[in-house]
Amino acid sequence: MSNINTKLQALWQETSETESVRQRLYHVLRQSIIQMLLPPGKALSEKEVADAFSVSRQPVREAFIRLSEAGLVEVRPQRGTYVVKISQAAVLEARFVREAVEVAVVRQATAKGLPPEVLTELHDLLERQRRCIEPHDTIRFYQLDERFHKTLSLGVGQQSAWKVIEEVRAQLDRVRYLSVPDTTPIARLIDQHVDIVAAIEDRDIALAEQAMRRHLREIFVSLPDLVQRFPEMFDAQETISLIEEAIP
Amino acid sequence: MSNINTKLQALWQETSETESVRQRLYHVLRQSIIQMLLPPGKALSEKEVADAFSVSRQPVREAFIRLSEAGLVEVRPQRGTYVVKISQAAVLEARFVREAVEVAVVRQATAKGLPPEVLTELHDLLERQRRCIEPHDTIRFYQLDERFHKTLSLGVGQQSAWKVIEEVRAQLDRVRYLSVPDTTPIARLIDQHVDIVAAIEDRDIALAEQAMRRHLREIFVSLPDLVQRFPEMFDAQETISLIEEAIP
DNA sequence: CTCGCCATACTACCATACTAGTTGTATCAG
DNA sequence: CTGATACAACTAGTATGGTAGTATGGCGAG
Repeated sequence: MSNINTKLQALWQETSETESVRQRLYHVLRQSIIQMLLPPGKALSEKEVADAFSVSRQPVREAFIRLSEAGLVEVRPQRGTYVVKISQAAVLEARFVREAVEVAVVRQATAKGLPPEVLTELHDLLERQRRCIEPHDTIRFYQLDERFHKTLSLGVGQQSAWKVIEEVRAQLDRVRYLSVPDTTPIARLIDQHVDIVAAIEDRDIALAEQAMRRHLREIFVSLPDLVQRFPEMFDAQETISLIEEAIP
Repeated sequence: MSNINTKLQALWQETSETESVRQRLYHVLRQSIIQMLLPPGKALSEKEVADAFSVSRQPVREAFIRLSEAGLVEVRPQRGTYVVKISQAAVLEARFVREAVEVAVVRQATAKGLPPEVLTELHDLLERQRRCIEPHDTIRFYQLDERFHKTLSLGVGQQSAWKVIEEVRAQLDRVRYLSVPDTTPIARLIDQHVDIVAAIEDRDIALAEQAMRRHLREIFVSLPDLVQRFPEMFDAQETISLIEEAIP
């Protein structure tokens, strides 16, 4: 049996010892929640986590606070801390913010142009993403996808924008990891990446914006299906009609 | 002499006792930094603040961590915690994110329409803002301005968007409070608010978007002037040319 | 058998204690 | 007088203790 704690321990070992215990815990727990190692609804506890990693409760507590600000756990005073269920509303709101910011980024990239080394890196990332198609390595693709979008944002010098995107991505990625190792349409997503880069290089703002919007609306397709298949992962008492409301 | 600590104490008393000590401290310190009661560069210290409010170091520490995530202080381990100087780059990046999100909000508001009670509240806020012109009550206007934008975001059901806006606003508001009680063009800003609401009611997406963008680019006008007048408030070694770079 | 109460065992929050690292200063050697 | 060095006085980071509130299970009364 593959114990959950074992996997968490592995992630813990991967973190850098130069970071503070608080930051290391935050990263480990964040990753674990996003990748569904810690399923929605699971109760955590300062003491329990502290014991598991042989640290004191205080840095654990601080990591919990940070996670609650990211909307990944809910701290109920004197009751406990729980991994929040996936909320369709939260997912759609996160998607909304992400589209807003990433469209602005790609508009700026197209209007002002990107430095050649950034374009080179984007093309490099596209090539490496293509190599994920055949073995259907979804996890690896997700990592490269994140780097693709990060490169774009930092390429136009918008670090705060990337921070925001990274923050809201947590909500969205949790949904993506639900569908692993299913038939994520890697090839289609790469095509969309290619379209974005091509539009930037062609200096076609409207096209670049359109390509980015289309790319970021893929989740509208998969979300209803996932709600059906994994109802226990989602916040109950939410109606499905939210999605139609959200599509512009 | 009006002691700084006295003002902080007053803010402290205003906070609700139902909140946790950590949250109360966070709000007080955040407000104090934004309103320049705690000037850029000032050294804070967990112990010092803890003693001032008669609480222990722990919640102070947690408030500091939160402030550092908001980009308002810098925690240097084993050295100290400092109110960060205003960075032109950070201001421009915050403005970029804000424009991206608020434009998306106003587009959605125009496309989907706003509930009548929201429109009513917007008009009410406009009226109350007008009453700030004659006494030139800039502080009061800023509060109503914040409520105006908050009402818009929540009016289209985008709470996450508002959270992001609120977060980046901290950087921008600190600049605004530099110019208080100067000749902030309250009347012009209200006119821009009126334009936004009018465009939403006319269901003119392009116009609404344009009005919002113009509104949020006002800071381009005031920033260079403030850098000149208050150089000690700003991060040194930053060139002024950043602004031209940022204007689309 | 059912309902209400109470003891118990949790929880997170805050306070306090201790550790480890940085900085400025005073002292002493050259 | 100048330089290096040791020490004192800070800092934040982590660990541990105490408190108040909440959930729960069992027991007794009806």
